[in-house]
Amino acid sequence: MMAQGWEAIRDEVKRRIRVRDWTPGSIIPTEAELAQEFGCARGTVNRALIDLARAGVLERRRKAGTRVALLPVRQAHFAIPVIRAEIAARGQIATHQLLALDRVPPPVPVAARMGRAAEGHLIYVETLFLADGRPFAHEARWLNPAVLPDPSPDFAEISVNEWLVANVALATGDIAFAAEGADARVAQVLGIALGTPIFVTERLTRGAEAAITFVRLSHAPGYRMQTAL
Amino acid sequence: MMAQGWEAIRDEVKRRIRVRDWTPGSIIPTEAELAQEFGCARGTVNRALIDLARAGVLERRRKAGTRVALLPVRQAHFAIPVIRAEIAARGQIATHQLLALDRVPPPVPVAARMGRAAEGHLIYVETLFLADGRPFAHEARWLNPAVLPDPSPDFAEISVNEWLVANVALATGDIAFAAEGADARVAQVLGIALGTPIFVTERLTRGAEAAITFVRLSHAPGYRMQTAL
DNA sequence: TTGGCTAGTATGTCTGGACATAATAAACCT
DNA sequence: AGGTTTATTATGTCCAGACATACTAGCCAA
Repeated sequence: MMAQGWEAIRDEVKRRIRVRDWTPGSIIPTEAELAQEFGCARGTVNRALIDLARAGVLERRRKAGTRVALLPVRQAHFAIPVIRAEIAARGQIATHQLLALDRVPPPVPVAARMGRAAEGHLIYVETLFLADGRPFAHEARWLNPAVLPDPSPDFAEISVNEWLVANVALATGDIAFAAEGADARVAQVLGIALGTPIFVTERLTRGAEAAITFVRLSHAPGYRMQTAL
Repeated sequence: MMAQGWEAIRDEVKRRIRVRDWTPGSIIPTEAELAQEFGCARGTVNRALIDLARAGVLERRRKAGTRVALLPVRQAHFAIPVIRAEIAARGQIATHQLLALDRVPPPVPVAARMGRAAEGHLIYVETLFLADGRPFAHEARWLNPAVLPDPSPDFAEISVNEWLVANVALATGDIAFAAEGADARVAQVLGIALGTPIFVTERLTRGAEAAITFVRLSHAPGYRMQTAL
């Protein structure tokens, strides 16, 4: 009658919380009791409850038992957009222009973020992404040359992004979002007025020893980052 | 010698991917083979691989096997900020002012988002949050009166937010972020110039039948939303 | 009262086995 | 050669049992 499996148990637990059968802060039956009620093994209940705990719906502690989270830590997760895919998802055609490719001493805020990697010169790549020929986002990227192989790849041929995803696996880093006014360069490239509110994404990618790359992405006006939760 | 458990297996798999022992797109050994290599049960390997698949590092298909993700779907997950907690985390003192509390016909963009719930009047609540006495964020909230109990709670006593988290469990919804220029009201309340770039969070919460509440949060200039990935 | 010890207990994890499911590869029949 | 059925196989899930681990609570002694 009821859909079987650990997902069914998870949904049933969620339902009981939603209808306030089990209220926030209260303790719920033990895994063994639930297993008996649902007529399954404890491992199956365990799997369901672990999933809900990771989602922030339940709080579990050994011996203390499992309780409904008092303040459900509502967490959203975003798929970090790959620009080309994001444009394609809108049914538009993605193109890009390489605006600059130099070796430069990094500006102070970038150097501060990249730490040791920014002691010498960095490779600076500036790209304009277009959707159906209209400016979509401006990307400024600083790349630590130490991560490149000896005969450096020809970034006129392969895009820096593509080289990175193909050659740097599983790096860590962090990402930040902010609202800023367009500076002179961004305003010019995106074709907007100076100071126009711009959604900015900044991403720092770290390798084992040093920072690999720092990206600053300025989206065209009207951009929204959205997700379900 | 090596830390035991499914997390150790997960980390070892990650390590092999990082050092390009297993390259993106290539297939990795089957669960049975890995179980034999690590000297554990298949279930243990399964748990480790499932975790990596959820993280977007691996792609798994029945019969086809498990392969390293070609384009690691880098995903960030944010804890949706509860303003008071966010201010407290900075070591500042959180206070708030109730600026407005009315029954109003919703403005068109809000009505469009809330659908059926917005056919009549909505409860409109406007709040200014302060950190150490300085404006931190301006919240405009529209609330579907149908979700309130018959003797409506006194929102002069308990904040709308607190009433909602205590009485509406596990609702779904969606959340969006954008950069906008401060309108007259926000500029006045936050004490900034008209058109100043503002980081805006919009959140829609849906109940079983209709929308429950729509919140528009305008953060003071300089706000950054940040997370590790 | 305070501090430390001890027993009990709920969750965390693992095992070795089993069957279900989906997708591929091989065999088969036009 | 081309399309269809069948066999194979890797993952998905489940079970029953076991031990590990961390936490609570109660007891006892200083």
